[in-house]
Amino acid sequence: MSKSSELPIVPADGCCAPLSGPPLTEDEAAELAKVFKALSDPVRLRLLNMIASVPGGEACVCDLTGPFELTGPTISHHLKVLRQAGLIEGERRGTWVYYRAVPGALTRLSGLFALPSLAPA
Amino acid sequence: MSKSSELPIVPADGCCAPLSGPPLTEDEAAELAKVFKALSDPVRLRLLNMIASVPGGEACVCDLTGPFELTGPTISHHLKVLRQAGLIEGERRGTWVYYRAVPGALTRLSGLFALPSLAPA
DNA sequence: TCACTGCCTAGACAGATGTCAAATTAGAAG
DNA sequence: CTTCTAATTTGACATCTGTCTAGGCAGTGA
Repeated sequence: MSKSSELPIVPADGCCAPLSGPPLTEDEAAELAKVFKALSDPVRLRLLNMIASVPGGEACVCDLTGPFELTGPTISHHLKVLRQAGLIEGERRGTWVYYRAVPGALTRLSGLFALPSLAPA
Repeated sequence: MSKSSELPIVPADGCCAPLSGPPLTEDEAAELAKVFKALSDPVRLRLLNMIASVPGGEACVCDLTGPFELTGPTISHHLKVLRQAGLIEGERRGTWVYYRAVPGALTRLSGLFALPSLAPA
């Protein structure tokens, strides 16, 4: 779980070049697109929402499968996509696997939609 | 252009149920997913970025085709997707068609990524 | 009217994506 | 060791998506 090959993604450190701001390079656009692609499925959005809104900050996979009329493998697939996008991370404890949101990932995305007129050049 | 059938999308007025906040309904998730799907392509991200960052706020399609190694119809297709997602709107003036970003759409998305700990309940 | 240009639509096609059933791995408990 | 449960991986399948070529519509200007 959480192999080192799953991290790239979210604009990275510097981040915060808003969409309305300076021109996006081809590479930046490609990387950003991966994150939005991960968010472009209703099931994944609800999964992320469930994980991010759980009181303790952690959700067990066993609790994430029930609310959907989908098989286990399908949920597992969606969780993997979110994980590979750097939006969530998972940890196995005993029999169960728990996921939590990567806080930096969400806040970084927030900056993308700022308007140039509201942000000091 | 800009037929009335192209608007739905972005969470709408109330908006601002952050991803980390209250549970997303199935319908909300589906509608949000459409917007993210529109943003999930590198070409569309760069198109939106180009349109949103142009000084006058408007970009001519004729200026959007050059930077890509893609045919006109393909650019046209991507612009249509962005338009149907409510992110941009287009207007024909004489020979040329101009697109501009829908400002409310971008700012609305910004609120989705707020963290619960940072937002007053 | 005719020709030319800018943009869009229609149709086709390869490749990506969401889903499931079956098989596999990891840990818990007899 | 064996068995049971939780979660993932694999492989297959139908559908969706990005791209192109060909063709159509709108506006300009001779």
